[in-house]
Amino acid sequence: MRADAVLIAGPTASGKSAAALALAERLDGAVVNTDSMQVYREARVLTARPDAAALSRAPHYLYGHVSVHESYSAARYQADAIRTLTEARASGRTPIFVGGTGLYFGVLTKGLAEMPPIPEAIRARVRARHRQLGWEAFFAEFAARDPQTAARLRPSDTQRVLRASEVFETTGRPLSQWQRTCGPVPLADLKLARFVLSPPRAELHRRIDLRFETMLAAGAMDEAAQLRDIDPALPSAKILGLRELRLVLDGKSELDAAKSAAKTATRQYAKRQLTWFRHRMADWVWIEAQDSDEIAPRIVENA
RNA sequence: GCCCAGGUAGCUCAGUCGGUAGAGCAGCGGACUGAAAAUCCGCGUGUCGGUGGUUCGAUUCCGCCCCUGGGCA
Repeated sequence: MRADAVLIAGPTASGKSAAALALAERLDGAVVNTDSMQVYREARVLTARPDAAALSRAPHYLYGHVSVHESYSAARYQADAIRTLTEARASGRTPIFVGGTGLYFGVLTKGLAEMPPIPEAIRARVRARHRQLGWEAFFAEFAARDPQTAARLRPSDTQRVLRASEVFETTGRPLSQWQRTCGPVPLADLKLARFVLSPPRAELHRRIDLRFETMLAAGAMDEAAQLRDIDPALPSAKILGLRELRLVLDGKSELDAAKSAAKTATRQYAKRQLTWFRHRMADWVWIEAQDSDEIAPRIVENA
């Protein structure tokens, strides 16, 4: 094992957590979350966060350290990752970054533009304006103010248009200009061993279905009930399966319908993840194996 | 057994007054630098139940058969 850090990416339900844990035990490593939803404390079951048994087997970082009522972000992840990396390395453990959020892996290996945070007031104002005008008129207004960034965006891409607009309103400079800058790269100058887990598609679908059933058996419905008061605008409200289970709790959907809707949403998410990985992680080591006993040794031999 | 309705994409269905067919969902492909489990873009994948007949040509019209649902017995 020569790498300073191991990175394991994979679509949801590909078995990455188990693989990371097995690897951490062999290497005396520390598992570091690279998933945007497993950071939320009150959503352990629905985000498939490692349970107490797993946590006792190896140190874990950045899991459940944020409340669902806060809004986490790539920028916060960057700061958290830098701090964690220092801590893990000081303890002599090899950090094993594992998760499914492509953007966060990008933050680790390529950094993020350096720009000021958006004040909540501006954010709220921009969003209210967007609701008021509708996306087409909002985009037209934005494009008049920041044509440079607008040229790279689709009017219907609400999330990016809002972000670009917030940045322009806050800083008076186009987002596209900010994006030419680059802040600290957490994993710069480290020897990395990088892996993408990718079970065959049919197998992945089977695992996704099975895992949602497991979540239900583990109390996903109760958890959804606890999470009822989440502000729907917060990122944590987008946890897969949450919306579907809430419909059941509200008597607006049958359990069977909710199950299949949640599974479908999860398959679609896995597909988007794979698209990212295929194109942005083409030079990582791809592992098509399916269970952790098979995966961990392959990672060790390649790291 | 008889009567009626239906059998078209993986699913739910539309359609073709005869020129081999199209929607939604699913699925597949793609983009993506600060809420990314988000957001957005693209792509029909088909023995039109089977078999004969009429026709230059049948998924479409006719006969028979099979299957499904409802009704009558």
